[in-house]
Amino acid sequence: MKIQEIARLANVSIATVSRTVNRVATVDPVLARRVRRVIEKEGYYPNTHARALGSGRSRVFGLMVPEVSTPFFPEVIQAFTRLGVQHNYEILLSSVFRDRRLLETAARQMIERRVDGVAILTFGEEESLIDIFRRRRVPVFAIDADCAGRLLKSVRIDYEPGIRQTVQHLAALGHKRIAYVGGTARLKTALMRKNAFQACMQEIGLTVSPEIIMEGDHTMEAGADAAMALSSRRERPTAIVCSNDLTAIGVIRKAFDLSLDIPEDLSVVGFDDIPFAQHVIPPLTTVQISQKEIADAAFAALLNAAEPALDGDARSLNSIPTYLVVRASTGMAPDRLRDARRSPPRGAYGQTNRYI
Amino acid sequence: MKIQEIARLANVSIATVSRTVNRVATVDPVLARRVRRVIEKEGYYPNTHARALGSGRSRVFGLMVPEVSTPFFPEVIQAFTRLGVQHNYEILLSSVFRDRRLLETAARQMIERRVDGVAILTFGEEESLIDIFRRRRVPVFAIDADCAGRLLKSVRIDYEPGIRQTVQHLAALGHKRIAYVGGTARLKTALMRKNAFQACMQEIGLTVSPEIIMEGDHTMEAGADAAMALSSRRERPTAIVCSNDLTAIGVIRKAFDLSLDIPEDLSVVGFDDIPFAQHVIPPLTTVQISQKEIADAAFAALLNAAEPALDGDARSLNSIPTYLVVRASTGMAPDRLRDARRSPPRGAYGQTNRYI
DNA sequence: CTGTTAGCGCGTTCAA
DNA sequence: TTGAACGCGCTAACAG
Repeated sequence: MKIQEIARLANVSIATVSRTVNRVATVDPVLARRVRRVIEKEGYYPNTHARALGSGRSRVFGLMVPEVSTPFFPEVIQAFTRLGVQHNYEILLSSVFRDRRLLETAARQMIERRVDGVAILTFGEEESLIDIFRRRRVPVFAIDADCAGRLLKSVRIDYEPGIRQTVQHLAALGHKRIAYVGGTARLKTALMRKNAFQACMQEIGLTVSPEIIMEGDHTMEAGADAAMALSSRRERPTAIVCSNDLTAIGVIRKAFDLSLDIPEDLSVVGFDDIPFAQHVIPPLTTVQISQKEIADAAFAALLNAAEPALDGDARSLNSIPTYLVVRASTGMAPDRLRDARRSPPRGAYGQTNRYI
Repeated sequence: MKIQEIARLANVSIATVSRTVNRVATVDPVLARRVRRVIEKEGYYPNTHARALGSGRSRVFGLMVPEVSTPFFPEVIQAFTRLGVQHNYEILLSSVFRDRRLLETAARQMIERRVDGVAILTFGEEESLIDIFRRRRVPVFAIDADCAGRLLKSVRIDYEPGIRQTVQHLAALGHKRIAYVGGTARLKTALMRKNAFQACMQEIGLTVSPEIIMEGDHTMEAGADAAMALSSRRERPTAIVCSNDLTAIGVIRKAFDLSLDIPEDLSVVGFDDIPFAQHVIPPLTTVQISQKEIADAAFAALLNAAEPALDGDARSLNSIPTYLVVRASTGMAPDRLRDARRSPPRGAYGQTNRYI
């Protein structure tokens, strides 16, 4: 079933059918209705490839993530895809990670598909990709990209608010020795989180001894290892801030093995707020980055690039904030707790999240 | 940069360029090398849409899942996509769930893109979708589909082995009162799991009182609710088998709140083996369905339909088995435990999984 | 083995 | 407002 048949059956030209399908306003309503009738009746599905070829626009956006199965990314994909449906764009998904060859294959795929834009959310290795696309004049969206031009849109993620809230939340609970378990220093975002942590500690006059700043790799194993190491420090920290949730969960698990009670003996804070964070025992206090806001920003940027007519580059925010979500893995520092009348009943975790 | 330019620069016809790109064997190696040189130098990326239009094949497979952010599906997507890369297919992803309109939009998108096949992994609402695609002669893969024809490939998931292992594992540990928390009866797969459970219990002469067969909805909340309800039964069950992992995790959490020790007071078994299952405290004993095997089966079926030449429909298995993975959420029944010399040390969970 | 040519199905001029 | 005709970039016959 092609456009020709519809035209013949509706007694109009293919141009009219095309206009009807594309909702061009200047089509005679009577003809339009007749055409739509036939389309409905015959079950006509316009061929996307022919459309793309004729119009020069594919109505496909690329989305590159490091791994679809790492928590956090599925949410982004979901939100991004949903926006795609709303605006009639398809999403070409690629998961690229570390492997330079796969990475280029993915980029090639996007370009051969003539995507109208690409969102690169790989958090760390986008540099070389951006170049490839720039050469082909494909609009790109990337997190925390250094420069921005007509073809490269970006937003900063503002780690400080969430981390400041974290540090001050812990300080208010009486914690002084606060450890930090970061990600690998190769990752720009991991570095930014760590710097923000150190800055926020200094702001309120807390010192951060280097011996309780650990470098992990954002896995649960790394969290467990770090917890083990930290537990044998002369002056054991009373709180551990982690640069992602998996690390924090690893810390919690190891603490359990070491018979440390959380939060009575040790407070733990994560980062990302993956869906599982609220179901860990105890529910994890963590810094939230809205996956939805990231997806929104990315999609809006690409849409703007693809259809500049719409609203002339307006309403593009340029930084995404972070927030602390207080759950049950943080509590008063042990010494302060001893002074308190009695400890809160175990297992009485509230269902709702508190934001400060 | 189009094929014409490459042809001109390499001093050959566009047909030769096309053949070179498509690795047709009969091209003079000298010419081929010359062409490849130019392609490389000019950075030529063949236009996928034009290719699809000319050849009548899109090299795109559709993949429909209920929700990308539910654990289990990301793994399937990952595996499926990886196979796509290997065989030079792109994946058009759609998450469809409950909403009839979105569902049809998704199907329309697939058809308009002229996908060479669709894998429908929605576990429950594929019926109407299958029809739409059959009409358009699009090959479809679906789990547990009733009939199969040339256009509809399918595999059964064999729930019984895993559930039989579960039941016998628990029986061997001395459990007699074994409860079951299933999913909604609307879901065919949930029903199949429940039936398998009841059959396997009867096999070994254990009775299943209806009052400890609960119906949930595959969420953590449902698990918690069921655990609460079961804990107040006159004769409390000593083990709970759940029809998915989230439910099991909900049970565990509620048990924690109720100060029930797992596995000393209560054994819990899940289903699916989502990645998080091994990181729950205690690590969850669960029935595993290999996400990879599902993805493999789906992809192989679609590939066979799209390129029948390859190996003539061979090596297509028609059932995917399930296995019990024993971790730390199951243990001896309480009465038997009392007889034992001493309980195993808390927190000494092994890192490796045991399969029976 | 190579080149010529006719579509693939639709968007988009340009006249009418 | 409508229609005829051309072109998008490539594949696939077929002829050489």
